[in-house]
Amino acid sequence: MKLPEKTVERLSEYRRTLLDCLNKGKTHIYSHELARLHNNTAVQVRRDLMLIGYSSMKKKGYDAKELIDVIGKLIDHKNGLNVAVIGMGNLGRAITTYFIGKRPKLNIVAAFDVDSNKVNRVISGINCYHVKELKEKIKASNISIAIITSPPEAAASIAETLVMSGIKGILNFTTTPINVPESVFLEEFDMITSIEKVAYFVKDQVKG
Amino acid sequence: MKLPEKTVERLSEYRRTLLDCLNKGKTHIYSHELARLHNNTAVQVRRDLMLIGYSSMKKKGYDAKELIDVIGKLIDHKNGLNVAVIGMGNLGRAITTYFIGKRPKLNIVAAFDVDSNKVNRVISGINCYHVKELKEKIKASNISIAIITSPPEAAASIAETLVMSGIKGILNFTTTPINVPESVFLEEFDMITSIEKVAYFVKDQVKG
DNA sequence: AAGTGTGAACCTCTTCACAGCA
DNA sequence: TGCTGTGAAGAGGTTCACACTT
Repeated sequence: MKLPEKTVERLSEYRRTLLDCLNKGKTHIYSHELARLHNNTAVQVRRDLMLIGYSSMKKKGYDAKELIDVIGKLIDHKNGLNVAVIGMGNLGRAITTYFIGKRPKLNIVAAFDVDSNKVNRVISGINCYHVKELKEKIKASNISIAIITSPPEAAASIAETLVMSGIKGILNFTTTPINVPESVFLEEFDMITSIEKVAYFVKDQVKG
Repeated sequence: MKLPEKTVERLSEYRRTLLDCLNKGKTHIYSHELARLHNNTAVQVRRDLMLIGYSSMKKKGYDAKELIDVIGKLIDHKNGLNVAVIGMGNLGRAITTYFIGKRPKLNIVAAFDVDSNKVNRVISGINCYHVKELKEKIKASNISIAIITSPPEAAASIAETLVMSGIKGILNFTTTPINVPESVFLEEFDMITSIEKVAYFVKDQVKG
């Protein structure tokens, strides 16, 4: 099955909300409740669930436990996937700390940096290696996904190494856009752009 | 003029590339060059520039300096906009550090936290206040945009305070979705979702 | 020949409108 | 009545195809 990007994003978010619900002892949830918690519409929620072929018992809302399982079967990799974080500055540490233990099927198994104060230490709970060991470690530890949180100048060469090492997916938090072959899934997030975007649409409101 | 969201994002990115070009002494750039640097197509670049009504002198490529100005007139606020960062953990510090001095028309003028080791200190170059002073400072310093980098549990109440204080735009980096009235422009970025999205599309490739 | 500008087709995503079910 | 599931319409975004300029 080929799910739309936006639906995959929302499913990931729904799942966390559903886990929260279960923790609070709430076993069923209506589409409009889920919608309200995610700033979207009940129709959107139902459409997403329709796309994954999940169906409720009509009047009672969706069964949280069941739905969590269905989403997991779709978006998790069966035996999990290994992740590396490259660049253990504030951003790399923030992501690592946020992430650890949150998603059982995605394990951050290595960190990389060039700073000798970090290399061969444990940073934010993860073993940190020198960037020159990237290729070797990616192969040895079967790492599929890399998160680039290095200084922007380093991003291009890191990306090149990652591709040569057979990485499958890259999440680039750097302000430098990178180039990868078709076969590598690339997601880029540019903070400066996000802030400028907010500024633009704010300005717009000020005017109108 | 009402530009599409995606175009605004790309313009922000083009502008930084153009500044780089100028620094390297390159005064003109073709649509296909800009496209290659941004992983998109020449048509897309030309379409974006068409939307902002900018036109080259045909055969020579686009004038970097001119284009930077045109983009600036469209996406910058004339007298600049003030920004606050709420939560000075790793993520807040990362964003602040990345950002300082990069965009002359967007100034981070205050940081907020609850940790007494941070409050009333200068963190990453920014004055840090206690979150309980949020409302007061937002009004006093004419802050239009807030970046939430607090722990997820705190996001909802921070958002509420921000709205009450008359904030115009919010960038939420927390994994908790927040709710704001129509009049506030909200942009959310969820790291866990981004990583899960990459994992999903990687998995897809492994299968297919 | 090698670039730009753009109408129209296309694809993706969201919303409307409504039938069906408990 | 109050919810779910879904065809069809609509909005937003990208790409095609081609005329135009130097």
